[in-house]
Amino acid sequence: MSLEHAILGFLRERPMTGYDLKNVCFDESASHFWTADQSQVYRTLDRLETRRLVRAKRERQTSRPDRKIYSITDTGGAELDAWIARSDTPPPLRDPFLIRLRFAADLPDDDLLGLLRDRRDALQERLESLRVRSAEGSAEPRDRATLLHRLTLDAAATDVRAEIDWIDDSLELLEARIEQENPTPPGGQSRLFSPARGARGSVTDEGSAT
Amino acid sequence: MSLEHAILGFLRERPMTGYDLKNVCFDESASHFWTADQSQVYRTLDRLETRRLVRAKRERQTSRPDRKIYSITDTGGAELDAWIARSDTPPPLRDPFLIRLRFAADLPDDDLLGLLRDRRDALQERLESLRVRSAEGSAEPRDRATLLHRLTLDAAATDVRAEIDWIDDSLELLEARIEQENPTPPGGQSRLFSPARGARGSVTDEGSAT
DNA sequence: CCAGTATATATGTGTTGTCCTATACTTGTT
DNA sequence: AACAAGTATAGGACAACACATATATACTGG
Repeated sequence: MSLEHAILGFLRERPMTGYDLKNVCFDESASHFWTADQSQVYRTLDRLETRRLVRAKRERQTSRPDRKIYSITDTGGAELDAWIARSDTPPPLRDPFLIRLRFAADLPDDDLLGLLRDRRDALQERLESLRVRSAEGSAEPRDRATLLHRLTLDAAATDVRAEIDWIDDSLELLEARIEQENPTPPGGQSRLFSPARGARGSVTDEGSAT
Repeated sequence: MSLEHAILGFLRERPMTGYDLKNVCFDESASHFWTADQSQVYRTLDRLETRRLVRAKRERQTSRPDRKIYSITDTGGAELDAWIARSDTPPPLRDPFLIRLRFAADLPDDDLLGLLRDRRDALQERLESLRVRSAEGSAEPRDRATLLHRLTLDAAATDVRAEIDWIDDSLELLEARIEQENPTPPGGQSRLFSPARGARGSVTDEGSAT
């Protein structure tokens, strides 16, 4: 299981509580390549502990609930190393958006274009936040760990950028086709498709993950 | 749920059995953006039927088990249309490979490079099969459904290509850094890292798919 | 003063997805 | 004749993930 190994990885960098794993590691540092629910983190830690891959030191606290500081064991480290060295097949692309698109033939033109533009906007935002986080790191990472961390950020950014480019191409294709299907009246009312940008607010959803 | 709507989408194109949904639709046509297990397909069909979104016509067969030919209902169609028009946030990137990479600092150089090259090879293969499927379609799709289908293929291909490019960049960075960490002995054994590169590197893009 | 946020862990429950097995007959292969 | 593969559906078991709630306290802002 991937989450197990991600946790082992973080714990090898430094011992930590489940709380920190969730709020610091997964929410801030790893969110661009793996996300995890709080309950899932704690349950996974339990499982790792019974399997002796991690060890917990209970720390008494008067004012707050006791903290359990987890650290990785030798067995855990060995398991992690073995897992890391393993090649596996890349996960298949799995995106509800593509299902929508695949079956959107009967959707009104504006809705279809809106769908694509909404997605592009969302991706643009995501790219921006990746850029910010990427800029936070040093320009020239000195240790290998930092470089690898940077590379995962690059992977995410590359991915998002590619999707944006694909959407732009798709929009062009669709706009051209729509125009040719119902040709523009001579008057110049051609703006049916291109201009609506700012006006449309069909952002059905807009939950910020986590 | 996405699978439900993918099934509704396929059933709207034509009534079908669960068997065909799995073996024709998901395995052959939709595998590049959504995959589904056989048991999952049948169970989902059951659920859709009890919710009256699809309807089954049982067809007696003497020699084989009865077929159940599912078709979409009006309610199902309405539900599908509503779902398609809904914008949602793009799914977060979720890739075990990036976990590996993130924590691979202590991996021996060769293993690390091997990991990246294995992944690139796997992606290359995937890209090839996408190209083949893309070439099967007509060059100039006439109806919108075909165009949209094509676009989903493009999305998958774009995605894979972007990942390959990212890996190539990463390999270059890592190779340079490794070289500088343990400088090449004067004898000229420097080919440890460079050689595989030129052999295949440029097959990566070359977009003459259609 | 009350609400909200942060610290910290835990559990219940439901959904989605994977793997495996069972059934049953036909056709093609070695 | 034996065995695999194709047609066709079904269900058990389980892993992974998501959503919600519970507990307990301290601090901060309106």
